[in-house]
This record gives sequence, structure tokens and C-alpha cells, in this order.
Amino acid sequence: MGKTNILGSFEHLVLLALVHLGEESYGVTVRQELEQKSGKTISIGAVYATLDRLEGKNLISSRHSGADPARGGKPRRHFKVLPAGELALARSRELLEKMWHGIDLNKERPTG
Amino acid sequence: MGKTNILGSFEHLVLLALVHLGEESYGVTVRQELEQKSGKTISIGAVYATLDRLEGKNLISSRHSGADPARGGKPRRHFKVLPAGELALARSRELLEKMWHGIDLNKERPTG
DNA sequence: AATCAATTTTACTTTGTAGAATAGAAATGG
DNA sequence: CCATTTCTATTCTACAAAGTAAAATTGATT
Repeated sequence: MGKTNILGSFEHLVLLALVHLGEESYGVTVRQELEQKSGKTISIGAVYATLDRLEGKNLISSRHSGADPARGGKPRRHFKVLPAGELALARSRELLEKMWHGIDLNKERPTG
Repeated sequence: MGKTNILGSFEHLVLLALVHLGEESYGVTVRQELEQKSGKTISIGAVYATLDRLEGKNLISSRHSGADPARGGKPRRHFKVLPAGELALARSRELLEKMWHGIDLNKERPTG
């Protein structure tokens, strides 16, 4: 059998955020997306650390874009999901679906 | 917003294996289930370490049962998913579904 | 130089993982 | 009957990878 090589749970979420955001994805928007969907506070450091790791594994790539006019601040680092990243996502999803299959958590809850 | 508190990816899988196995769940069967569904090799140490951690967080409980007759080996440690564990699973699932929503990975694949 | 937006760094905790060691029960053989 | 071997299962050890928060830094703009 192959070696285990599953996406970390946060990596998974970050990757999904990137796919969702498309062109709009850079550190700050990724964090926003994550906070919105999860309702939890996400530290920006956690986001960048994970982005760096995903890039290190060649699941995503990044490039710097010149700063937009009419905006303070430094230029943004934009991210793109690579084919390997999409594959990893698809695999994670398949495995989770396989494992969830046939499971109903509300099986024996009190009725009255 | 609340603090992040997401299941680790392997914790998630182990919890799902336990739910799936019900009464039959102990270290060795959990590992089997995981290997079957994932097609990957899972070390037994990884399984127990994770079970211990889940128990430490009160997401599951364990009890020892006397050894079955007609079977070599030592008595088994059986595991049960607690309500908090089911809740954690339900939450993970919801979040993932929310994040997957609207995403189609096959968007722009070459057709010919 | 003050301000703003964004990224990087630092330091640490928690999870994930493999492999060896140990333990309990039953079977075997003298 | 007792020592030893064999099974099955669990625990221990040691380290790598992922997750996280908070502070520091950078680059552009005013």
C-alpha cells in the first residue's frame, strides 16, 4: 500500500478558499474567506505559514503583483492552485465521502 | 468570533472509522478500516496515539473487555464516540460542505 | 515621518507518524 | 504442571510536520 499523504485540515480549508477566490486570492482575502465560512478567528500568521507550506509542496504557486493605484500598502502576493493542488483536494474529498458513506449521526437520539 | 478548534485530518478519519465500526471498534479494526478505505498503510502507533488524544479531549471513551474465548492475544480496548465527538464530526462536515459549495474542480479541463 | 496595507518572522503547541518494546492469554511440549 | 513459544493487541519512544498567535518588518502613499 502507498504511504499516507493526506492534506492537513487547515491546508484543506486554505486550498478551498483559494479555489473559491480565484483571481482575488491573497493572504488577506484568504483569511477573510476562512473567517466568514467558519465563524472563527484565524490569525494571519497561520494563513501565511500554511500558504508557504502548500507552495513548498507545489500544490499552489504565488507571484507578486505591482501595488494597485489609489491604495496604501505594499504589493500583494497572489496565489494560484496548481493541478496537483486540485488533485489533492479531489482525493481528500473522495476519501471523506467514502468514510462518511452510510453514516447517520442522528441514529439514536431521544424522540420525546 | 470563537477560537479555531477544528478536528485534525487524521483525528477526523479515526472518528469516522469508530462511528462506522460501532461495537466492533478497537485499535486493530480501526486500523483495518482506515487502510481499506484509504488504500494507504497506516501505522498502528499512529492509530493509538490519535485514539488517546481523542479520549483526552473527551470526544471518545474507552473500556477494556475480557478476552474472547477461542482467541489468542490480550484483552481488547474498545472505543465509543461520545456526543461531543459526534458534534465535532457534524461541525467538520458542515464547514467542509460550506466551503466546497459551488466549487467544481473540472471547470476548465481540455476537451479534445 | 506618520500611516496604511500586507507580508514575514519568531517561538511554541499540537498532531501525525513509524517502529520497537511490552503485555496478557492461550497453546505446546517435556 | 511449568517454561516457552506464539498470538493478538496495546503502549512507549522519539521525532517530523502542521497549526497557531503575536510581534516585527516591509513598501507604498500621504
